[in-house]
Amino acid sequence: MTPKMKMAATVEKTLKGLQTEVQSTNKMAISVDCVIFGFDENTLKVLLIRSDLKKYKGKWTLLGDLVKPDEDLDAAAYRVLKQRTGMKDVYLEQVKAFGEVDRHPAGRVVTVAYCSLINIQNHQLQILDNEIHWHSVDSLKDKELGFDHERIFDTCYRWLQKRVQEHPLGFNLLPKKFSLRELQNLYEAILSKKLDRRNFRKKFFSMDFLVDTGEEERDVPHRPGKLYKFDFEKYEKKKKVWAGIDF
Amino acid sequence: MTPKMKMAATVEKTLKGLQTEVQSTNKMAISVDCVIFGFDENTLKVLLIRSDLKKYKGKWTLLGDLVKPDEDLDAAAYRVLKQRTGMKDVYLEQVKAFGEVDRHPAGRVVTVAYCSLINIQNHQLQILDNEIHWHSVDSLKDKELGFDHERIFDTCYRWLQKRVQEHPLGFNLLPKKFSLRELQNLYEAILSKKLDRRNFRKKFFSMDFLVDTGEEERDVPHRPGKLYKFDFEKYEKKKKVWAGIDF
DNA sequence: AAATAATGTGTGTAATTTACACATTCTAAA
DNA sequence: TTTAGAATGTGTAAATTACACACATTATTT
Repeated sequence: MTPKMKMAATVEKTLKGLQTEVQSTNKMAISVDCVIFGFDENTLKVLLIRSDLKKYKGKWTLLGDLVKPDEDLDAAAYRVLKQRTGMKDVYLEQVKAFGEVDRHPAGRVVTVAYCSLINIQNHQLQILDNEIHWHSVDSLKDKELGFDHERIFDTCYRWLQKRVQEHPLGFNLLPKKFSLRELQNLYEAILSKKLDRRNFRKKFFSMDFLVDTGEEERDVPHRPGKLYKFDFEKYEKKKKVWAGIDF
Repeated sequence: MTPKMKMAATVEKTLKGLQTEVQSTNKMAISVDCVIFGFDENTLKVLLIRSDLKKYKGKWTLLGDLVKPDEDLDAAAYRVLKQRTGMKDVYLEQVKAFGEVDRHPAGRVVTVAYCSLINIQNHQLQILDNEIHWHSVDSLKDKELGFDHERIFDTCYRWLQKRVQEHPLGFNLLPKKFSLRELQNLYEAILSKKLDRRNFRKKFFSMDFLVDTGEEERDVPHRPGKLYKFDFEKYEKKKKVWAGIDF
């Protein structure tokens, strides 16, 4: 046995020891992973970072981090979001926990997936790390993500598709003022299907939380559409009436 | 530097490396808590155990346990269910993770809540621990649960109310063969509202996964109703057609 | 000035949900 | 044995909601 081999063996044993110790205390690492959606150029996008972990070197992964001992689960997700995008006060909601034993190559890590919707045009948004990039959701079909992030992403995307039909989340992806066409493009991108323009319009107006700003689109090569904004207060009132099943 | 020191340094370095990826200082306990529903005497019930923890001595709490290091999250929930009720092959689904820093008095414990639906009349069911009892869901309004289990229960109950209207889960709470009246009583108990008998019947028949067993109720003090069973195969086929958003 | 392209609006039809009543079958009591 | 009671089993009309669809308007560009 060469010294090198011996050392490797010791290292191996130490790692084993660490695992045993962790076992004895029943403690494990817990992380949050954020599926951060954005909407740009009529395309639904998701923010990914290139993994620096050996096993998944170069593969794209969700933005995540370990949860700190004195940090709420939600707070950890907010922290990741803030650190990575500079944004705060944005839509963020827990989707599901993923806890397979072997989901992480470096050891036992249970992760909690969050879904976030941000407005790409918001001036707050600044992505400092140049390993982080926007990817169109469509293009993910052809990409292999690191860890089990493909499954996590799929779960969150389907969750969003369902959720967006029951609650008005979409607005979080748009600028404060938006045209109905933009809103419809967004919904078509999320649901991945064409919608009837007239029925779409009717539906949203009947929900009665779109407010006409009096302004119109500018610099569009056609008749400009009216700009609306989402009235959160009205919505909150309605929500109570709806007896919303909401967790 | 002696070989031993060198080795130690390498071990140290390896651990550091590992820590950077999975910081051992960031580890914490993870538990599962099961909200186990049953249906008996036309009442929706939930299984609770009297806490033996000092702070919550005597208070009722959900059935839960720490997740073991070599155990999947789902497996841990199944284990709790099996150990406490003797039942296997039952409906169990993750609902949400709860991770407030101070939610557990004994230290940091992140818990993942599961919802389970079991048939109280199943012969498998055996509750050995005499600290475990069924409680009607209605009566929980007047009880103070230990930990944050009130919140967890509320979340799971609302989740169930919503879920049961989108997917046929209810059958898991009933015996294999059941009358439509029993089914309706169940739904009325879960949703906590009266339903129209004719429309209820129409709706379920139109979904086309109720099978007439040819048998009838026995020992009822009135005209006996037909007994039906739920056809899982038919349902599975339908589910695909529905393009079910299901995680 | 005309062509183009998108906005803005309304109506009829189909599908679904809701409300509602009466005859039937069994049990239990007279 | 008869009768009263109570729950099962079934159909239809009204109301609401979802869907399909067409044309006039307003701005831009040629």
